Amino acid sequence: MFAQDHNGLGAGRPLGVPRRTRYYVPASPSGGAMAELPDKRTAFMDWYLAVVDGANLTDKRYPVKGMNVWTAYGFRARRNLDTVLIREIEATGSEAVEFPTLIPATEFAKEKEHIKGFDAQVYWVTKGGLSELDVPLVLRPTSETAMYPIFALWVRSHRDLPLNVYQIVNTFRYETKTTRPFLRVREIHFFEEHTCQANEAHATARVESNRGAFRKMAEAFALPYLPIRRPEWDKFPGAFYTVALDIPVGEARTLQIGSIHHYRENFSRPYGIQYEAADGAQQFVHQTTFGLSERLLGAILAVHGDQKGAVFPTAIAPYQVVVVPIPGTDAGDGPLRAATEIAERLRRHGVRVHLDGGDERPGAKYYRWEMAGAPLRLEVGRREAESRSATAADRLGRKSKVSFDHLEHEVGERLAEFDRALLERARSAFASSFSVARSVDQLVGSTTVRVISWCGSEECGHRIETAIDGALLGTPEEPLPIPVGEPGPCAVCGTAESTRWALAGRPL
RNA sequence: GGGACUGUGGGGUAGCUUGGUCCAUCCUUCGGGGUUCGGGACUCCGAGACGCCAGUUCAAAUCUGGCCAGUCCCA
Repeated sequence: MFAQDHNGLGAGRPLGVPRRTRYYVPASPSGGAMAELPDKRTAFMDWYLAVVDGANLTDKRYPVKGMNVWTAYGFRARRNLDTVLIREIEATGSEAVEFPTLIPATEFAKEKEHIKGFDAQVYWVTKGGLSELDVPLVLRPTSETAMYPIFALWVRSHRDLPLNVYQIVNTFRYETKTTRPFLRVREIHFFEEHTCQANEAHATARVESNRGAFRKMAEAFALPYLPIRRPEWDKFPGAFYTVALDIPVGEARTLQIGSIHHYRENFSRPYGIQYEAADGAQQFVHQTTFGLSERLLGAILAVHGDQKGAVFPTAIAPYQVVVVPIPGTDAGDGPLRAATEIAERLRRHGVRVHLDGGDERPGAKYYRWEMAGAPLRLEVGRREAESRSATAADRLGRKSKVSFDHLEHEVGERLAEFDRALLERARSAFASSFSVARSVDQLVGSTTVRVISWCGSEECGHRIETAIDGALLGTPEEPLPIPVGEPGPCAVCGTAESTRWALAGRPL
């Protein structure tokens, strides 16, 4: 499994990497990397699927709809994503826990709204071996109903509060619509924080804290987004209110990449989660949740990718730096030696680096790693080996030299600069993804997410949804990326009272 | 839930209308050899498929029925 070396030079296992390149670098199972990508703008979904395939992030051939295999390369990306989530949520005082996958039907049924929202899409376990189960079990679609009976035991006194815990587990939803890798799957790699707070104000504060944590996560992903308060009819089943984290993708399409919910006492009452307050009174806790998934990975691909393939921010990139030696007949073993040296030094420095010593031609490797989204490529040929400086090419196409003498420092700078430029590019695309609609007519055929003045009534909301053939996403919780001024009268009914800006788009 | 369409090597396809010329075409992929290596190399050898079951027929990738899987549209 492990290489002595790639080319009969050197000794040992320079990077501890498998010898057979294709097991872990993005050689698409379908050979998709060779094909021209569909146009991202006009054929977004075709493009997206081709990129996922070309970068070899999952293997879609698993014989269950909506359940894909994480490849070694894709798993690295996922793990890096999780690392960011864990770092930021734990910074806000949350502890990792893990609850079981199966939930008794009796517990699942306790909160009416919640059930109604989920029972059409749960998987049931009805048999144990050969016998029918007395109480059927639900494969968790989310974990409220698994956790809350236990929270009721954990929370006794105000001294037990707040209870802030999260878990990263797989959840299951029987999707009937077309499934798509990362964006809509039936086995979801799910991050969920659940908290219990002493009162509504503390729960509201926890929602704010989650928003702060997500701001930092999104920074690591170089993802501009907008927190949006969902309308009543579109909030999470059982929630008091829902703040969704949305991004625009493609033309007028939107993607919910996360959500934060305030439950008030909606779950603590049916599940009996109460505590004795300092004054001796029994109180129900106020709860919050914060959910994210591998959709984030899909969002990163959707937002940053281009006509050459995936583009990963350095925090997520399976390999931040790829070193490509350029052999050549007259070059001897100099290039490979030099490439090995710098790869090893970067690895020791904590950089995720891959030495691509395969016997493809250098050009083929460039295309492959561009498709795979590696932020920085270091080329080492005879010239570089002799001058002890590598040619650096970042995934945005910028080339420079890095000297071996200051390798770690200069590579660090290039990576940081890459993230900055990536964020800037994403921000400018983000800003141009919104525009104001002055009337319902202006929603039709929109190529951007629409900002529209709304009175807040459900009736007007549905009129807006019909016009855009999509959803009223809700009201933004942060300033919009475009200047909009004050909202005018409701674009539907014309009332001037208590109007606010709302966003309308077509969820992917 | 209703309707339409589609299933051919690991991936993408040709062949299907009009059954035989198909032990199935081409590209890619995969294994091996040689020459190569500064932006997708070339060459030689080799491997790999008709979704499943039944039927019609001298003969089925091709026609019929059922099943399974998938895609799209409507509710």
